Amino acid sequence: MRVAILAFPGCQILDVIGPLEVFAEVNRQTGRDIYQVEIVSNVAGQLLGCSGISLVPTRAIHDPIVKVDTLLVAGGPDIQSRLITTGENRWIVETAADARRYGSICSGAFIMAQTGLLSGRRVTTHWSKAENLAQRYPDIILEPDAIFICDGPVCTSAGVTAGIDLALALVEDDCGRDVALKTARELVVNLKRTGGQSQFGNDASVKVASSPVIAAVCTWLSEHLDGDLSMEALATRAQMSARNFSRIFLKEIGVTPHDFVETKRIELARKLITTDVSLQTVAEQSGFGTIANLRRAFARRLMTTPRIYRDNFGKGK
DNA sequence: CCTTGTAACCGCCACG
DNA sequence: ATCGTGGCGGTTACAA
Repeated sequence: MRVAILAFPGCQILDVIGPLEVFAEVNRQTGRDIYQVEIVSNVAGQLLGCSGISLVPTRAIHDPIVKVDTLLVAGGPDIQSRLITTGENRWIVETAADARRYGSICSGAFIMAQTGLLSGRRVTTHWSKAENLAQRYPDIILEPDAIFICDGPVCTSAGVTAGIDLALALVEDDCGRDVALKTARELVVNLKRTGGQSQFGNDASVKVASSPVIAAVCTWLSEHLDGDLSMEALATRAQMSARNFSRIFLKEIGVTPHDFVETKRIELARKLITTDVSLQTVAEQSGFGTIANLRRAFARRLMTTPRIYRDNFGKGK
C-alpha cells in the first residue's frame, strides 16, 4: 500500500516523519513490505521545513499522478494561512478520489479544507488553531478535543505528534491490534494516549460581556470559585430573575452560566493540581467540593483523571 | 451499579 | 406592535 504524505515548504518536519516512521516500523516488525511511504512536495528538490531541516521528497505534485492508498497532508506553523493553487487543489482532489482514505495532520487540515474534501466531516486539528478552522469552514464538524478522528475516508489528527497516534490507528485498522501494539512499543509511545488534546491547551479565553452587570458577575465569580455559584446565586448578584439571567448570560458570553463556571473551575483546578497540594484541597479551592466531583469534571472536560493529569503535568514526577 | 432528588436549561407564554 | 422580562413546566444531566 502506498502512503503519501504531502508537505509544503515551512512544514513541521515531525508531522511528516512521525507517521512515516510508524508505517516504516510496521514493515520492519512484520518483515514484509506492507507500506511504501512517500513524501510528496509542491516544489522540486529539497523541502525546507520550519525548523531549518530539509527533506528530500520522493515525488512532486507535477509528476504523473500515481495511485495512493492513503494520503495525508502535513501541517506547520504558517500552513493555516497558505492558499493552495489550482494545481495543488487538483492534485489533492484527484489523488484523494482514488485513495482508500485521506486526511491531514495538525494544521494540514487547513490545506485539506480548501479542497472541500472535509465538508460535512468530523475533523480535528491542532488545539490552538481549532477555533480558526471552525470559523473559516463552518461546514466542517470540528471536534477540537480529539487526538485523531476517522470519519469515513477522512482521517485527521491533532497537532504534530498526534500524527503518530493517527498513523498507529490506521495500522491497527490494516494489520490488527497486535501489530499496532508492537509498533507502538518499539517506538516507545502509547497505542492509545490518555485524555483529549484539550488537556494541553491554554485556559479558555475570557469573552468580555458588553453588559457591565454580566461582566461584573463574571469577574466576581472568577475570584470566588470556591463559593456558591449556583444560577440562583448569580442571578441574585446580577439582580435578575434566574430565567432572565440565564438568557442574558448566554447571549452575552456565548455559553450557559453553569458551563462558564465549570470552565473557570477547571482552569483553576488545572493550575492547583500541578502543585503539591492534596487533591482534596484542589477540589475544595476550585469549588468542586469533593474529589469525586473533581474527577467527574476532569472526565467530562479533559477526558482524563486528576491523578493522571497530575502525573503528566505535575512537578517532581 | 442503581435509585432518587435536584439543579440547569430551554421552550412557551404572559405581562408591562 | 416590539422588546425586555420573568414565571411555569418538561427534559436532561448530574450529585448523593
